[in-house]
Amino acid sequence: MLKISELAAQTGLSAHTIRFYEKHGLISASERSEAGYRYYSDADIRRAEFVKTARNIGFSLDDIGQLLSIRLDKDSHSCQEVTDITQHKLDEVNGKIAELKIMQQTLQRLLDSCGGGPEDATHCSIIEALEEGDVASTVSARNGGHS
Amino acid sequence: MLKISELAAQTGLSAHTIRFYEKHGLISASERSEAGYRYYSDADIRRAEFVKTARNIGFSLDDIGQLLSIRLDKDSHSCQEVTDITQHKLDEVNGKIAELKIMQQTLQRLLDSCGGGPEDATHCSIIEALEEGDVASTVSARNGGHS
DNA sequence: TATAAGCTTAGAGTTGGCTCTAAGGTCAAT
DNA sequence: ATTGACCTTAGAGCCAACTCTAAGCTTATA
Repeated sequence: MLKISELAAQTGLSAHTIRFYEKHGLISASERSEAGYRYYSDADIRRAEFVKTARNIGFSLDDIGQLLSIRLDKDSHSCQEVTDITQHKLDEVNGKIAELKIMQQTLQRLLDSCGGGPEDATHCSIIEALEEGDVASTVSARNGGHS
Repeated sequence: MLKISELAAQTGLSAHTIRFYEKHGLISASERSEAGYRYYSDADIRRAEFVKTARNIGFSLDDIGQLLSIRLDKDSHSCQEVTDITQHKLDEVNGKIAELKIMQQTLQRLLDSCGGGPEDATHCSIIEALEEGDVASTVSARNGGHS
């Protein structure tokens, strides 16, 4: 049985974050001392590490919630539910990469067009491009936003 | 002279967003009617379009503030200041792309390992990988976070 | 026994960029 | 003169995932 700070040390999550995850149903302490101190069992620890791993990969807390409930009752969930969550996340990641690549290209093009020397910005081609608005490929962004 | 809704129509920004940008010093109306209505001159419109263009590329509002002050007084700013801002943004974008590519690879590897069929999740290799924690390449993320 | 480290809670604050609301004033058209 | 569309403001709310604070209790060590 670990205390919260010990679980924090093991998982690399902060005690604050562990409590935060508990509030969101991701992690819980299967026991409490009389004084209310959280005590984490081996199963709790494994769950916390699952959460940490999933978080590292980039799953949202919401995704992780779903993955955890599948993990808790594997028999009544299909493999496909898991791949759906994963595929959905992959799509999201691919979408973001695509957006960022457009930004990358635009920024690189701007930099290529401009020496960046110590001369004043009167004829700076970057400023000019921004003024002309001719920076081409605007981010298509189905979600409208820049992360 | 355009009213705010007209500027909104021209730029594709909402009137709310234009006021928000004004509050943050990016856009302003060089005139106001007696009743306080904003009226935008040609110069104001060009400035608003500059902001919109820079925003589309992915510059933060803070970056745009800097770019605008360079634009306002080109003589006393060097070209290099502009490339510095641009390069910094490019570095940031490249960093995010690198993070996302790691996620992408991990997610793809997970998907490849799992058929995703209708069978139950008892032996789901994705869940197993998350339980083992052996998902390899954790995002290095200098900033610690996923966008 | 006293002190410090560690635990508890509810709830507020952070980030960035909006987005919206409420309550009211203005203006153009009928 | 009245309707309805538009404008004004300050300020609240939203998103995700933390991060921190305050005030108070507990536990381990000296």
